[in-house]
Parts: sequence; structure tokens; C-alpha cells
Amino acid sequence: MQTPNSKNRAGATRQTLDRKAWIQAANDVLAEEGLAGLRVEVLAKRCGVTKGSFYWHFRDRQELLDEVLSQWKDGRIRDVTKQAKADPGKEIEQLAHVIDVYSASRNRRGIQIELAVRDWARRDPKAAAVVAEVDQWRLRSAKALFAASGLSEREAKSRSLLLYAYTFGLSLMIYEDFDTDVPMLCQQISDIIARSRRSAS
Amino acid sequence: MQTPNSKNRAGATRQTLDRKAWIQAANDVLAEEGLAGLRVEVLAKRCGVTKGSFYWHFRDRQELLDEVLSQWKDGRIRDVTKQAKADPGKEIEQLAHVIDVYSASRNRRGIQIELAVRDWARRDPKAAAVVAEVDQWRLRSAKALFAASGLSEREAKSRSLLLYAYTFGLSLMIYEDFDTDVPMLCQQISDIIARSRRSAS
DNA sequence: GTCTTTCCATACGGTAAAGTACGGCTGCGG
DNA sequence: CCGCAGCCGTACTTTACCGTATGGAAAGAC
Repeated sequence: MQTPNSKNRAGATRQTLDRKAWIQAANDVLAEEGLAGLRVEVLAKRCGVTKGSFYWHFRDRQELLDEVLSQWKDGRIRDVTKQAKADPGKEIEQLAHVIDVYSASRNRRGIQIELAVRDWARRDPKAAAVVAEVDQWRLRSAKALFAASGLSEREAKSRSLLLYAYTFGLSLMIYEDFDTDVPMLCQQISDIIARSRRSAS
Repeated sequence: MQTPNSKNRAGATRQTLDRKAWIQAANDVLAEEGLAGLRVEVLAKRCGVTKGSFYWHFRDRQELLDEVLSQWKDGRIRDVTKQAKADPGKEIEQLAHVIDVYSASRNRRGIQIELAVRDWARRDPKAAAVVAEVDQWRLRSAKALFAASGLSEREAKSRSLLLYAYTFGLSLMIYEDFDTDVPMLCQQISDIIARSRRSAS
């Protein structure tokens, strides 16, 4: 019981799919094609099987979507709770690191999924609820870090909102031609938000 | 020639559609449903006709999409050139006004289209080119205003990018529960970006 | 009044996708 | 070795959409 395809000398584990593999593939498609491209036949072809397999693992397409959404939520909240723990006195560095983690250059896939989910949330209440919850966690966490670095409650809140809005917004824009040294611009912006001492004149 | 349905005593002008009406409706659908929801038959039903009409005015669906994209670009660039003219000494107020214009509370439809187009741009190179061009115009314009208010080139550039990224990013987030006085938070953020003198604490 | 142009409806074919039904294979427990 | 349960393929139905073909009404041109 439990997990079939378990004992099989080699790691091959009898080439068969489970829910997790489907969801993994679904996330890939979601990142590349968005929610509209997340179709079961496309997904099946990508997995090298037919949809007969899909409908054995899932009741219908909606069940997969719910699962994807749920796992995304759990993953993001887990990430936040990790980031929340900063060495005392290093909160600002930690916040700058958060900005960096969400930059498109690193973590392209994560950003793509993030945008896909947020676009999803604009039409689906369930997705909207998930995004709302994730935003809550992130904002509260950032606020705590700002507050620990000495800012007032309100200032900490504003900067948290600014930080995340900037981060997501940047990944929506196409600005490569705006300057020859974009990384430097982003560094300056990071300084404005997290206010390292050396804010340029 | 030219415009049929022209002389008709009443404003009724013979209940007939023209390209402009179709594009108007297309923008409505784009705002509400996104690009994926922009289908010919749906659009036709919304206009109270059948797709027979659509294919008289447009060669195919793509031609409509191109037109929507093109008009969006022209409109946004027109907006920017208007905003670019600020009374000397009032550049910062003008920039704060830009932030306000893009807030979701006012101009909800505009924001929805903005997000739909940017999502569109993630998969379609033509849309990406349009977004890139619009971003260029907006960023340059904001940079000029910041520079006119006394900032260095680099500082002006960073803040321009921050301004627009924040603006679009905010419209992606769901943060109503984060604070009881969200407008105040946004006001503070606006101050951080555009740096009015009274930056709190 | 007729004729033509403009605009739209109807009907059709083709494609893609969601589900369903069912049958087949494979490996394991007995 | 028999059978059952897990996993998947095939074939089918239904729905939604794109695009085409063609006919028809309505308003102006003459």
C-alpha cells in the first residue's frame, strides 16, 4: 500500500507517475504558458502519457488547479517563515536579500509562477484568497524586520508594501534599454527601500 | 463614402458597428477577462451581433489584437506626453499625481488593461515590443521630471524605475487587510519615492 | 423603383479541449 | 498460476471556438 512503485532495486521505481509528478509538470506549464495554457492533454503529452492517466490521478482539471494553488501557498509561506529569521542587527541585509531573491535574473521560474498565479487571482476568488494570504505573510514578515531595525510601525508597513510591490512590478516591466547599468539602478533602488546609510545624493 | 451612417437626424446613426466600436468592446473584455477571454464569438455576443459582422470588419482575430495593441500603445504614449509638461517647480507634485492616476481605486479599468497587456507581453513578442516602448516613454518622462527637480541622472533614473515598478506591482497585490488605513500607507510610500520634504519619522 | 454597397445572419467545416467509458497490461498477494 | 488492483491507452461525446461561404435586409445612388 502507501506508495506503490517503491521497492525496485534501481531508483527507476517502475516508470509510473504520481500526483507529485503531475503537479511538478503543471508548475512548469504554468510558468511558461500561464493558467490558460494549463490543459490536461497538453500536460499529459508533456508527461509522455495520455489523459487517461491524468483522470486516474485527478477527478478533473479543477482538482489539479486547486492542488497547484495549495502547494504554491504552502511553499511561499514556508519561504517567508525561513526569511523571517534574521540575525539581530542584520535585518536590513536580510530585506535586501529578499529583493534580490525575487529579481528576475535569479529565480526566473519562481517569478513566472508568481506572475501567473497573480494573474489567475484576478479572476478566480480561490486564487485571490491564496494570494491575499501569502501577501499577508510576506508583508507582516517584512514589517517585523523593518521594525526590528528601528523603524516605526507605520514606516515599517509602508516600506514593506513598497518593497514587495516594487519587486513584483519590476518583473512586469521591460526596461533593459533604459540604462546601460541596470543592476546598479536596482542596487540604488534597493538602498532607497531598505535605506542603507550610503543613499546616493 | 467615408463614414456611412452619418446623416441621420437623431444620434442613432443607424445601429451599426464600426471598427472603433469593436475595439472598444475588445478593451472591455480584455480588462475583465484578459487576453484568453478575448474571443470573436464572445465579443460578438457582447455587441449584440454575430461573428458574421466581425469578419466583415476584421480579417481575423489577430488583426483585432494588433489593433488593440497599437491603440493601447498610442494612448499610453499620448498620456505620457501630456504628463511630461509640469509647471517648473511642481515636478514632484506631478510625479505624485502620476502615482495617483495609476492607483487601482481610480482608473480601475485602465489598470486592468495594463495588467492584461503586460501578461500578454510575456508570451507574445509583438506585445512585448509595445510594452518595452511604452515603458521607455514613461521612464524617460519620469526621469526628466525627477531631474528637473534637482536629482542627479542616476538618482532620477532609479526613482523613475521604482515609481513605475511600485505602481504596477501594487495593483498585483492584495493587501487590504494589512492595515486599517491603506491610503495613508500609500501616501507615505509616495513620499518615499517622490521625496516630499515631510518624510515621516 | 432598381441597383449596388454596406453590414449582418445563418449554416457549415475544422480543431482543440474536457470528460467518460471501457478495455488492456503489469506486477504482486494468495 | 490465478486474480485483483493500480496504472494507462483508446475511442467516444460534448462544447467552444475560428474561419469561410453565402444569402439577405437596408440605405443611399441613379
